[in-house]
Amino acid sequence: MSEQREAGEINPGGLGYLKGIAIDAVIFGFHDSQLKVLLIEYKRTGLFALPGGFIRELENINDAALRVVSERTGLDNIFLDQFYIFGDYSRYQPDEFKKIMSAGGMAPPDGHWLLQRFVSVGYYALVDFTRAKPTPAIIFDSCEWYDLTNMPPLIQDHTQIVRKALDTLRAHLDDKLIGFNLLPEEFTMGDLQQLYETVLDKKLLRPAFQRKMLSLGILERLSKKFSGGAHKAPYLYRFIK
Amino acid sequence: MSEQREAGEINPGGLGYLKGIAIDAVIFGFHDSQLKVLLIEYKRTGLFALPGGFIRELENINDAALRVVSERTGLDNIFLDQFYIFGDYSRYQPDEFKKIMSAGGMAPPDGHWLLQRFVSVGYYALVDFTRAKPTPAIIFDSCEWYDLTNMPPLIQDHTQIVRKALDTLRAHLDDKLIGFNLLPEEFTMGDLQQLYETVLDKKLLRPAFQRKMLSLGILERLSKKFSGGAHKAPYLYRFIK
DNA sequence: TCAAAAGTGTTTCCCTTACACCCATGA
DNA sequence: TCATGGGTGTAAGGGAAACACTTTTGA
Repeated sequence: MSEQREAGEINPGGLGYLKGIAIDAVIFGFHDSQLKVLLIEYKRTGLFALPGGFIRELENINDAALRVVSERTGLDNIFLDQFYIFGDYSRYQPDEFKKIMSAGGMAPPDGHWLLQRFVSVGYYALVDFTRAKPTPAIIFDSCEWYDLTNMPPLIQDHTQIVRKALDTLRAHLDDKLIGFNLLPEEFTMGDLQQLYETVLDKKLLRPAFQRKMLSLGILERLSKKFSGGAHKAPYLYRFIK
Repeated sequence: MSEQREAGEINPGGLGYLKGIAIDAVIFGFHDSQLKVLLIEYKRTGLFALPGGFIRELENINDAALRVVSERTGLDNIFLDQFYIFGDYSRYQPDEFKKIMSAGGMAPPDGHWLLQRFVSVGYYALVDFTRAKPTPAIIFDSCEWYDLTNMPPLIQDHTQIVRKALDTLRAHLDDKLIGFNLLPEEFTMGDLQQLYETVLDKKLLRPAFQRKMLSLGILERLSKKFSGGAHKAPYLYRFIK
């Protein structure tokens, strides 16, 4: 909910946004054999959270999610999927938000719309780490990549949201062939295998992996990549269609 | 949204319920080799819809969904799963609801909470047709089973919601082993195969199906079932754990 | 010429498919 | 004893797992 102050400042009554519904986005990236998650930090509070936002009154919620991810990464044409709606009453912890808002210079009255109960629609996005430009919503906040295995504690139930997003990613990786969205345009088979091994958290056999991927008929073989390493140069591949 | 008048009558301002969020439930049953869906009809309007409801202010949304399904079927211990949230702006068609409310004897003012934009959380439920007791929310409405292949037109985007629920059921049938929830406690292998064939809409080979199911180790073989038919009596099975 | 990593060949194994066959039941 | 559907046996086919092997690269 990185936009909460922004939305709050623009229209303190929450005008223009649907009330009671928020979007939380788990934005995955892949770099140095590590899965990364984009997190925002509310400065002066030490609180970390998933990027998020609200839905405009005339906006489709899927478009709102695209907008949120786009604003935080500077990218469009993003792979994005809804995976769960988090609606337990126990999520409702207004004190945490009061703290965030106070640190931002607002002294919200108790009935403020942002202090009401919210339901969150969880989306996960897969982006090309090399092209994403993490961008905070406002000047005092930060927006940065964190290793999935080394995240700070997050507000509310955001840690569980990340967990569930990862479960969904794992389940869909094979049968929806979405992993390519985490890689640059061109990549080696080794890159792809490392990605799979990282996401699934298990070693794969190279010959089997290569054959399986090639047999899918969705990879185009390009030129070779000479990395300078003392070994055979791997082919570069591109995802087709 | 079978409860809208109920909720509206109890508290015209929508007090006690979260605003802007509804639950729609696709309740599947299986009978006579047909997949059935539970639909409600708003009498005096000829409008059909999915059973639905709202979320109480202190209630988890998953519990609200359980409550809705429980109220319409008379069952508890129901298999229920969230599958999508429908949040396009184009869903917002207040005229249809005005008509429903007017037919129910209410003349809602334009700003009425039920005439605002709503986002729907879609759940699908799998119930034992033989035990379910379809129960309308209020006296003028009906609540009945319809063949999936022979449904009346539904309000709003409810037909697409059913479609997406069916897609989800198909995708999960094999890998989550949830089909048993559609059958009575005891069933024959033929019953189970018919269920699979109906849901997946394709013929399966009996030997392969039987071996696959038995190899899962989740079926307990009981006594034989003498149906009176002039053929070998099939075994009854029960789903274990 | 050597080590490191990429890529291919080949065998084995297992699960699914396909079909043949036997079994029990009531008319 | 016959038709009907239930259940098992068995052989063929296809894909994954495991491992051996060849190839290319820079030191």
